[in-house]
Amino acid sequence: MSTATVSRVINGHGNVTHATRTRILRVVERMRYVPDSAARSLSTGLTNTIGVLLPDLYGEYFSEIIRGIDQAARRRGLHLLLSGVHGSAAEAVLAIRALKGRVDGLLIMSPYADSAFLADHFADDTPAVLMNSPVRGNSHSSFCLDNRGGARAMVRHLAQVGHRRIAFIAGPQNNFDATERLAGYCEAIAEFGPDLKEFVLPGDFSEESGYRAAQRLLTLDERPEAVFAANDMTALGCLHALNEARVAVPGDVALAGFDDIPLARFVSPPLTTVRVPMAELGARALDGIAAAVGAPAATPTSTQTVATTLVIRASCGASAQLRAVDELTVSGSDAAGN
Amino acid sequence: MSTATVSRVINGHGNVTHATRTRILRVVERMRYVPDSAARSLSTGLTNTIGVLLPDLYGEYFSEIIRGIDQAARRRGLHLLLSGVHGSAAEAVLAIRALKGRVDGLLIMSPYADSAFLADHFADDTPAVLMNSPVRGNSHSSFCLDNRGGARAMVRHLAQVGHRRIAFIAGPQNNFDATERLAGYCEAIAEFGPDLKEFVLPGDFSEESGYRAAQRLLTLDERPEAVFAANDMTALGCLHALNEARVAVPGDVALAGFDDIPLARFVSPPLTTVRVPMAELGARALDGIAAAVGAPAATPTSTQTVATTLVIRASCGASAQLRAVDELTVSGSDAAGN
DNA sequence: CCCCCCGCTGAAACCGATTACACTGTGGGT
DNA sequence: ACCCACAGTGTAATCGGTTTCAGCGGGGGG
Repeated sequence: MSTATVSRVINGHGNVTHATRTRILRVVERMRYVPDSAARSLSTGLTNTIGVLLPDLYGEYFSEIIRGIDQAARRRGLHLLLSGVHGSAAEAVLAIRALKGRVDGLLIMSPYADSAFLADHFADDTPAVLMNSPVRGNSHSSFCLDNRGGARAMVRHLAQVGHRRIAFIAGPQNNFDATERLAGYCEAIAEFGPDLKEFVLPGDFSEESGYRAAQRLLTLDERPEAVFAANDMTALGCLHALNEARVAVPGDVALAGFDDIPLARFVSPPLTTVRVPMAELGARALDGIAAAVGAPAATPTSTQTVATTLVIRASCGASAQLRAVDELTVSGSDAAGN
Repeated sequence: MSTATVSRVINGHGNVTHATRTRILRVVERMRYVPDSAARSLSTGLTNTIGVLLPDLYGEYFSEIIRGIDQAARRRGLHLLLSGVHGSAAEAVLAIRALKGRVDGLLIMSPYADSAFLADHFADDTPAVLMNSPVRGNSHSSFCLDNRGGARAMVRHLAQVGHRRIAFIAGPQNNFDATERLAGYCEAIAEFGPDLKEFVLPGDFSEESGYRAAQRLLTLDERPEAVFAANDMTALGCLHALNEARVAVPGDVALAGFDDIPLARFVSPPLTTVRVPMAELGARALDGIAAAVGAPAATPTSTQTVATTLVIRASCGASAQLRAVDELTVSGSDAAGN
């Protein structure tokens, strides 16, 4: 048997007698022959692998993205080459370079890697799709969470419940999610005209920063009626400080977060927040890059948005009727500890 | 310039004039030349990639493993090919086969993939290291959490605090962590002679199963003084049920979990538990496979144990003195195996 | 002055697959 | 009976690197 015939059998290209096919398959089985992917990649130019670049691999947020990507990839028979890029833009360039010949396409989430950046550094033919990244330049498709819409919805909800002085604890300044959430907050405040006023405190997504922001709020003459934190961990830090100061939530101050981390429904009071479907974002982004790999030219670049959902629990002071009934809460005597 | 010289420059093999080297480097820079990894792999037989097979990619547990693996891999300049294997042993075989030629080594965590299984299905020369898997056969190294030691330490602690009737809520029967934890519980109970008695309730690591187990405990004539759940989520379900029944924790019943998930310190009372250093497990396993890849023959197969740590908080009823301001941690592991 | 050795470079084999193309043999049409 | 079309198989080029080995030129020692 020649290598050509074996190759045809293995790849199911026709023109092989049934007899020889079975004979070859039997030998393949007996020898435990497995074709070498590297050689196959070299000759076909296909790797059936998607490179995934994330700024970090830690925590619920990325774990969920990876899960979504993995499920979608498995559905398509694609492999995943995973890489965390913690450092600078230079490191990102190196990381992407190192993937040349290893992957058919790239799924990128990084503060540095906007479309213009990619176009600058890679005359490459490797298609790429961005996740949750600023869109500058239009040579790449991108999928983003609707952070802005979610933040707007939250502010509208807080206003509807009756709160007027709504403060916002921001996230890190160079973080895309954080700036979008801030923008959404500002837009919604503006919608209400002179009735509502912006009030933004600095933060960095950490529990610690929420704690400090709350302490600062408590020193103000005119306390806000509601505090909207850029993410749940910040909101929890905030809650901790308010509990320590014996300020009732939501009695004295309403509180809201963003992300709907598992902790959110466990604290007391359960936290009103915005759910971000990270797994869906990952899955849709992978579908996007798979499509681009399949038909490089035919795929127009686009920016798609993944919807977020308002999750109303007790911490915002909405009446009980408004709140979902299926949320599990753990009754606790006092504050959640640190 | 010939391809040979370019290759020597890029790989830093000596014997190239400084003049030609700089000339080549300049051209490389200008053309944005990046060597094709597939071709390089084919000719060198090295991919600089480790395949990682996990039973699932969801949640804190795996997210931490991946983080540890990634950090260690980055340190060594290795890439990660990630794959979730949800299904049967057959699926695992397919997944491993598909990695032939793509990876230099395998990092495997799967209930099916013990060493004997691997030896059966792969006459392969690809080295592999197992994580948290039953060790049958000795052709592969493996790294395991000291689940057993952690469980023993917890039971000893509960006994030391004064509890005598200590119940255990088990995990899924086919889960390696779960069976090890159960074994540790039983061993520790046996240590205390007739003083303590085993009492095991079924569970499956879910919050729900903890809730049901607690409800069942409450119907007993002689309630346990302490409940040790096979993981934290189960303990939380348990706590929920106890709260509903107005049973004080730790006043009426002490409670302990396993894993030290982030939630554990947020609930009320904060949960006494066993911390499992998943990231460290991942990192050490990657170091192990990297060593095996580097020196295939020289690496003896071994089974190493990663220590777990007792984290004493309020839910177990330990006196305040025993607990630190933040939290007291006690080493809960025996020496690493051979 | 000749020769040898050594340092640098290039030509070509090789890794293990895919695939275009050549070849062989059979059956059917005229 | 002859030829052609076509299905089945094999040969060899190719992918893009690495690496062995040969060639070439220059400098130093005899």
